[in-house]
Amino acid sequence: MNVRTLCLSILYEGEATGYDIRRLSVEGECAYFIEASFGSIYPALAKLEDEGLVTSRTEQQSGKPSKKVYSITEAGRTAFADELLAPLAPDTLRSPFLLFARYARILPPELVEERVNDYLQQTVAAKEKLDGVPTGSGCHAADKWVINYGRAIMGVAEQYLRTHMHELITMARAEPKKDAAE
Amino acid sequence: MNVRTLCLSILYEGEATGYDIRRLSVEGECAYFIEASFGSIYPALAKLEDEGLVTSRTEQQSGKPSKKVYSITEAGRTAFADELLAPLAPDTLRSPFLLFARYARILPPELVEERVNDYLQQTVAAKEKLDGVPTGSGCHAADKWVINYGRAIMGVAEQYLRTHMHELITMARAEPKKDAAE
DNA sequence: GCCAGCATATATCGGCCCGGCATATGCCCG
DNA sequence: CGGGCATATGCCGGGCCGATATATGCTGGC
Repeated sequence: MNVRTLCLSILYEGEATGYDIRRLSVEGECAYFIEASFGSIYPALAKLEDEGLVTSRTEQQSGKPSKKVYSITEAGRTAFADELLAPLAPDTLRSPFLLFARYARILPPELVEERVNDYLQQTVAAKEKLDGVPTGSGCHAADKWVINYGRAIMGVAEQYLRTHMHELITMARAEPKKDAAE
Repeated sequence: MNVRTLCLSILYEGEATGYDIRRLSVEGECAYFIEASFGSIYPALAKLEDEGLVTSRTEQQSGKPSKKVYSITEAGRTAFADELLAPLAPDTLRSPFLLFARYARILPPELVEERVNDYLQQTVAAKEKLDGVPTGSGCHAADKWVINYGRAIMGVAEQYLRTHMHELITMARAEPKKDAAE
């Protein structure tokens, strides 16, 4: 599930520029399970155009720099559908916070408290972003299904953090510094 | 939270070879939130040794190839503790399955059913692996906290999939092929 | 009994991807 | 009027993954 496929999936729903694709991948309704950066989106789009899976037209804009609007071709739709038929790669989660949490015993309680609070805030913010997605118009039924899955996950994450964060804070070392050398 | 830090975190708990680190990262108690491959572990260890954060000794073995056992140094412990003090990068989730799910409408129901069943199996297996972790001896209190967080998440994921998987299957197209061209 | 496959163990390489930077420009706010 | 921000494209260094190479003994199926 590479950036190439992500671009095709977004263009499958309609025209977009590279910038749009980045924005949708970071702020859009699938932002919580897949992301991509400019450094991979632009080369991916160029390659897709070479292969004839997308086409582009340059649109002049007053003031703003002119933009390159990409559209998916018939071949692109077929290629995307074919990629969905291929076996799925397993999900991957990367959580710097959970690595941090495992070492609470060698960290000052104030820091653990700050980090776990930040993490709770992020979780709540992510959940609220999903709650705020309009479930009408350009949103397919499966999109709602995926969003509700995310809501369910964020919900328990929030609940677990609220009820158990104090346990983690009490695991932090009260002594300054020394334990790290044990 | 790079491979370098992952290596330090594992060596913080005791000696290990590059192979051990790989195994612990894939099968160990933190496998569900961070992983690394040989291609990044071995270069990372070599660099850490250059910098004096770890040391190694070569251990001859009858039959098996001789192994290089790494140990963390005092400087390594300090460097690891310092890295934990730095601001945390946000969690990232990458889910090919959820991208697949969004396009149920252009996929055959049998395929959607198969994929969602596989995904449920994987979720259940991941949860059972966490349930099977021995919560005694070499396992710190914070490790249990992290594992219970994972259990809570996997639990709702399983529940959501069981109660809502049929909705997703009914969203799949009954017609063979054509909708992809719409 | 023999061979395939697997587990152990280290290491490299191509290629994907991210984050930061450069470039360009007009708008808004202080 | 100047700094920062939003729009927009694109490159580059470096990090990381997956595949592959190399070596070897054990185990299970035929």
